[in-house]
Amino acid sequence: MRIGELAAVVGVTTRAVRHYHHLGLLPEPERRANGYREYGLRHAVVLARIRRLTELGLGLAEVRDVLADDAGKDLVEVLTELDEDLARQEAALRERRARLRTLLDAEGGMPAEGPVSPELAALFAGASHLSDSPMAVKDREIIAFLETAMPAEDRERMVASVGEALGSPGAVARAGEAYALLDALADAEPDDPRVEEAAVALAGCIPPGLFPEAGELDPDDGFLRAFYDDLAPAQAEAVRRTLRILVEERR
Amino acid sequence: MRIGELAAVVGVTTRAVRHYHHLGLLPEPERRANGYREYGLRHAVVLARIRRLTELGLGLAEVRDVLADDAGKDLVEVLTELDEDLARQEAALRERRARLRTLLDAEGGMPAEGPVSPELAALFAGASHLSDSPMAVKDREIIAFLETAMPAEDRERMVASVGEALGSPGAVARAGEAYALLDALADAEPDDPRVEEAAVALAGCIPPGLFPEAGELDPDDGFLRAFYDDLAPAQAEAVRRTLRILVEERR
DNA sequence: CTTGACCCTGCCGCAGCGTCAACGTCTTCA
DNA sequence: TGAAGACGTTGACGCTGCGGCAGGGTCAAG
Repeated sequence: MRIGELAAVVGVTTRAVRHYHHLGLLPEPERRANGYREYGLRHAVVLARIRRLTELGLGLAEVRDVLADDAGKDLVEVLTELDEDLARQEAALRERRARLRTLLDAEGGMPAEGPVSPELAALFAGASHLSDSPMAVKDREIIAFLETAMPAEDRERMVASVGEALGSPGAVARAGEAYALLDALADAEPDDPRVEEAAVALAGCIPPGLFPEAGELDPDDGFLRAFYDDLAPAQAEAVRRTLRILVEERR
Repeated sequence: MRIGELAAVVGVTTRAVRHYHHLGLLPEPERRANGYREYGLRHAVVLARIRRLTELGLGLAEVRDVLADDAGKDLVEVLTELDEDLARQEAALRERRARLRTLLDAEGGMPAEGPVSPELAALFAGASHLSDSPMAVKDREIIAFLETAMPAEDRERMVASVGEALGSPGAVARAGEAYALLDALADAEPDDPRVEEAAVALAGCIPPGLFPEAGELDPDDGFLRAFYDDLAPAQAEAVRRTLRILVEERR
């Protein structure tokens, strides 16, 4: 057989066959006078084995190992490992599909908001009575960001807190007022008297259950500075004071 | 923020961040006088989105598309496609795991035989009374090879036929005799009178149900030549005659 | 002044081939 | 007989999503 026949018979490409030669998986056959490779059944058998193993999901290096020690003992080992690996992959896939479905279900409500975690997306989508002021939008962005940034073990509790707050008409109304006060500071100076007012209002929106780690936070932390940079000076000052209030409260 | 902080906050590596810059996924921020990149919250938000999308399984090119048209419409499309893709992957994974398990269950019996298709492995493993003569081993190799080489739609029927044959003591005995006759030809000349005898015996082992496409086979086909090369001349001649007998019978 | 922890750019490497390129060879048909 | 077209040869680059290294510069603390 020449390489094309061999490849066709086993159902791979000639390129793959040559690749296996290159990696030493498949022994190079004799050449004809013209340089063409001349294959025999032995090669077809080995090639078929390679293909079967790769179809199972083994890497070519593992295939080489298995083919090398013809004591098939290693094979069981490798296959068991592989099965565990596939199990992990399957679980991960299921996870992702679940998240995807949640996201798709909730997607209609907030196309401009971009992809948020499925849980938050559902929450925000369900609460259509939210304010649309600039600060409100930014706050949702920040919440979404915090939720990806924070350690996984705090996430669930945090999402639950947000859900609670959104479920309470009083809390939503208080938040709306705080957003309005902050929006009004867009062009103000940092020493504007309304800064303190806005800070108090904002602090009042954040119940102890939400954001309990505020107590351990340094209001001049590096990451927070990045956050302040994103706001007008007076707004940043208000948020800074809010955090100071929270730190005091929770110490 | 500098790149390390940004990366830590979102939970990626600095290398990944630079990679996203390189691909144009994440806009390059301003530089400080010393050349360091200086990030703001905007970057953290975008980076977090990128991460979320990639965790869902989108490729970086798709992420770029989604981030580009901020009409979130494309997103739903992409995600739906993605879900279908993931579904396919999940099915494929399950397939592979099933094959793997069958293979692992049947593995104890035939370590030296190497990896065969799960079904055949189970069959061969279950029939411990098979001959171990050289020709018998080669025949099992060939059956295994044919099973990978043949089109998928014939495979099931073929495996079933082999199973039937192995289940019939008479058939197994006849095969054992045929193997013995062929083994005896290892050093014979192609015009040895025993060649015809062996060919008849071998043809008798192959019932019409097994290998029905023998009728359409050209005994001097390229692939078969490779098979003959693997046998002693007299053995090859016997197999050739066997095929001729089958072709006659089934025409 | 040194040490250590950052930052910079840029390039190679990974799996498993696909896909040219630039060429030789064999068969076949007019 | 010559040209086309289907094969074969080696070699090298392309793809994904970064990791890791080389070979520097920058900055704060001891």
